[in-house]
Amino acid sequence: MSQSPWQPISPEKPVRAIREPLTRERIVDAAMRLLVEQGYDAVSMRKVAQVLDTGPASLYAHVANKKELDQLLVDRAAQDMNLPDTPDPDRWQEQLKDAMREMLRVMRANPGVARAAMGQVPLGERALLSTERMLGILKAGNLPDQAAAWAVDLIPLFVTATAFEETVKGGAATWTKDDIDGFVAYLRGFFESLPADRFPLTVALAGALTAGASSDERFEFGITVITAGLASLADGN
Amino acid sequence: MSQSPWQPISPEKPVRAIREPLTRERIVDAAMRLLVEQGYDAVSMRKVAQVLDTGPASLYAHVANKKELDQLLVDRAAQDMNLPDTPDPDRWQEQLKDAMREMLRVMRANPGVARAAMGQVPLGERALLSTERMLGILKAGNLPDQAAAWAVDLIPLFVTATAFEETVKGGAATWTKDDIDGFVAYLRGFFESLPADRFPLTVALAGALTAGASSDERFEFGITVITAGLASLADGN
DNA sequence: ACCTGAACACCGTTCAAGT
DNA sequence: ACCTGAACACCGTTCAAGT
Repeated sequence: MSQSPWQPISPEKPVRAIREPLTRERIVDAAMRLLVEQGYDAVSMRKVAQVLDTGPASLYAHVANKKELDQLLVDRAAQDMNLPDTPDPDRWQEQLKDAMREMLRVMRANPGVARAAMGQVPLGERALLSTERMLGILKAGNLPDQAAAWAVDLIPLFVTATAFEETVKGGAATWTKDDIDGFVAYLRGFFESLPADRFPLTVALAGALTAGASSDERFEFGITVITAGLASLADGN
Repeated sequence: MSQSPWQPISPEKPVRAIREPLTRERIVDAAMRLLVEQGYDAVSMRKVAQVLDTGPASLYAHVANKKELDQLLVDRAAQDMNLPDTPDPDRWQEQLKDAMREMLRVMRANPGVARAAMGQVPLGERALLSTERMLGILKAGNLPDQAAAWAVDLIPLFVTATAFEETVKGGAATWTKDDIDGFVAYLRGFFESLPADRFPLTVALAGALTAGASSDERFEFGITVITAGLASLADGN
């Protein structure tokens, strides 16, 4: 069944036009681009497939389902996280706070990752490395094993929820500082206008309740509370 | 243009069969039933409409959109929350912990509410009352105004994220204790099998990392850390 | 082995038309 | 004023058929 010998070599195949084969990596690349540029809701199997110039069904040869794709995206983002690998017992609290700030920074740089991370145990290699580093800091702080273990659950929970809230409020579009200020002013007015007999504290604290929305003060408050709370659990305290 | 007098009174109108008019309340009732029985993903405008024996478009006369319906659901759940209205300076920390336990209880009793609550400012009347009560406890603990205000942001963030994680892991179906134990055993084995040179702490703490999944120990840890952290910010501390 | 088209069973929202 | 059917522009996933 060999071909006839005078069959001409096919001339100048349009090599560049041949489709690169799909791979897990190309799929995650495309999904990540969508995630960063258009937010979590833009990452659908269909849109990812479209970016790769194919149909949604083709993705399922490389990725089990949407949830697995979400996990891959979270792990891809974890790659960018730069956590200290030399814990210092003398300044573990500052290191822990820096680690939380770094987590938030990465989640902000990749809007949508927070939503993808919510409610999944991060088992990717990069994510596990972050956990390992965090455990190092906590053990440097003399936390008991069990406290350190639960803390590496609590900390990402807090940071992820913070980042998720931010992106939900923004949606895909990004609010300008003026938009936020406008909303804050509205909210403050709303609190102040509540019946003072039933909501005395809400009315009195209207200013405080709406403060720090456009800065990191709220987040800083959170990491201060958590760090102080953890420190109170350290051995020999 | 009056009707002719001998027009007979329409005999025995099938009164019971006349459709009750749609109202906000009926819509929320139906949505709440779906939410509790089938989880957050079952609450679609279409399914709610179907339960009410109409089409999805009919709902939009009473509810602005899906997001507003979510807010209404959260407020309906807040109704069930029983928070102390007489703050006691001597045991404010215990009251605060009880309040968090109560919040989690209600969210567990209404699976899906946590997902609906994520990332929205709770502005319903019932939800605002919970905030007011929480502020009362925190002020009884001598927290500065700003700390109390940010704390009533941090606390629901933590409780909601905890409840959300639980329901995500379960999905609509509920895991049995055996299912959880099986998953925990798998996870523990996974951590123990990691390369000990790169993940020494993760391997060593595999047991601690997977402990307390089927009980409230993790949540109790979280409320202990947050309460202790807040206490450290109290005036005259 | 990998990829594809087409289908299945869904979404939220809008709008002209009816009562 | 309220409700409706039908449409628009989407989802995730499956599966038989192709290469």
